[in-house]
Parts: sequence; structure tokens; C-alpha cells
Amino acid sequence: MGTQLNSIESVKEYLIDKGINPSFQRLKIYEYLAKTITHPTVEMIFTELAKEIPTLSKTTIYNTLNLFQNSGIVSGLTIDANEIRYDPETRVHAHFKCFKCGSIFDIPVEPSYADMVIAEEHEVKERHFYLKGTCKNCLKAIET
Amino acid sequence: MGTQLNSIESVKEYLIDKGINPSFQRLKIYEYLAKTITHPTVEMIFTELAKEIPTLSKTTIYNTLNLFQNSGIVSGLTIDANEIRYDPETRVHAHFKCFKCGSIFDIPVEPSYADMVIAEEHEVKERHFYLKGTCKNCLKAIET
DNA sequence: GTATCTGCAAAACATTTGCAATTCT
DNA sequence: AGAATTGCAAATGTTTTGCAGATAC
Repeated sequence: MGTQLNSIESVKEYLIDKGINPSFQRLKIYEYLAKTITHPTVEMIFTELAKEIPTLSKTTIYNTLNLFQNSGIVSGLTIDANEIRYDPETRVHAHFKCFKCGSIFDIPVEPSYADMVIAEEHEVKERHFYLKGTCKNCLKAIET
Repeated sequence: MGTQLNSIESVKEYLIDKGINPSFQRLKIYEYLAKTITHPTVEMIFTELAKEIPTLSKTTIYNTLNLFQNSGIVSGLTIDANEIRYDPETRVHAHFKCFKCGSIFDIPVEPSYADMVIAEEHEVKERHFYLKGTCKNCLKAIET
């Protein structure tokens, strides 16, 4: 998972292991996701990587992220309409989105948490927990 | 909340109580939401209500739903990108969306559930729990 | 008669699709 | 050469915005 992949070499091995042909663009996109904690949108990924890869197109980013999602190594977060954010962390955790500054924070969850929703007889494959409100940074800014 | 509002009169009282001017369109939109368990999209609301109100426009539905959300009587569910679904139920509960048929089910949660995510020092105002997978109806269909 | 509400048409975005050019082996 | 990948341009689909006409008190 994301956090241990600090070199291009280890990203390469990781993608191969997941059955994904490690093209230059795919490596760079996964590497960027793995080192970024902000759960970026396609726009953010594009803006950042286009500095290094001037020929990069958003279509490739969309293609690549869809491929990553289908391979189960990235999940798409639809915390708000009109933007998908991408997360290379596949363990169960929650997300907090701040109304004011728009930041998204990872929030740890109790280990037993995931089991507390009884899904009747449905077969559950994904669990998403989103909290929204005002983040501690913005609260601090208001106080003063 | 939604479930007790079975007459136009009680919807009217409810909207007035929430500080919302109960226009004809607003009454009809809220009434429809309250009696519908499928968490409809704007498209679905439009298709259904346009039968009764031929002059109705989607703009009015968007305006009205945004108004309802700002007044806190409806919440918008962004379970998937590219569609917002609307829910007049404001108590904490989870939603299950079926990959196959697209249906959304309400799922009850343990009373203590909502407190199990520690949001550090963030001020939490909304909690969304989304499960995805294959619903029991689709599972049954596959068996046979 | 003035505020508000409605709804058409256009704009704004994010995402997907078709397809041609490019790259890799 | 052949298969996979990339990326431009156009299409799609949802939500928002500008504004003129209708409605209500």
C-alpha cells in the first residue's frame, strides 16, 4: 500500500505484481498518489505532473485511474458531487472533509467499526465513511 | 421527518415551520421525496412530477433541493459521482448501493455507531456511511 | 407594486468515448 | 509488424447561472 512505496523501483514492482504494465505515465501517477496525502482530484494530479511531463493528457490520467480502480489498488472517493478524489490506501478508514477549506483528512476507525453496520443479506464489497464539518485548523482560525 | 408527512396539509405545515415558503412546486417536490424510498435523482423526480405538472422545469427542482438542503430538511447523497440522490430522512443511517441494479437501500445502524469514529478535533456536522456491493435481490437472481 | 419564485436557454464542469498517432517489444 | 498505450478533439451528462416572465401577498 501507498505508504511504503518511496522509490520508482518499488512502485514498478508493485504495479507488475498487480498485473499492471508499468508504463512511464502509470508509474508517475501512482507514485504521485502514494506520496500525496490530500486525496487529489484529476485536476490536481494533472496540474502537478504536467510540470514534469508536458505532453501528459487528462485522458491518460482518467484511463490510468480507472485501471487502478479496476485492479483494486486505488479507490475513488465521491465525498462531494462533481469531483472524484483518489486514495491509494485500501485499508478501512474514514474521511473528513472541511466545508471551509475543502481539505480532506484521513480518520482512523475502531477495528470493530466496519462490522457494526448490519447489511442484512446484501453482499458488501466496499465501505465508505465520510464526515463533514469544520476542520481543527479552520476552527482555530475562527477563534482568533 | 418524511415518514409522517402523508398529506399535502402536513407537508405545508412542515415547510412553514422550517421557514420555507410553501409554493406549489416545493410542496409537490417535498411530498414526492417523503413518500419515495428510492432516494431519487433530479432526473427521477422530474420524470415523475412532470406528469402532474407539465410546466415544471429541472431548474426549479435544483433550486428547491438546494433550498431544502440549506434548511437542513433534506440531505444530498453523493454515493457515486455524476448523480446526487436526495433523502428526506435526517436521522443517522447508512446506505447500501447495489452495483448490479443500482438500487439504494437504507440500512439501520447501531445507536452507538455514530460515535465510533473519533474525528480528532474537527467539528463534525454530517456523517455519511455508504456500503456498496450486490443486493440480496440480485444475489437471489444469480443463484437460479 | 414590490418581493419572490419559476423556468428557459446558455454556460460551466467533470468524465467518457472515438480514433489516430505513438511507443514498445 | 502487432499489440498496447497515449492523447487530442468531440460528445455526454449533470448542475449552475443569467435573466425575463409569471405569481403571490
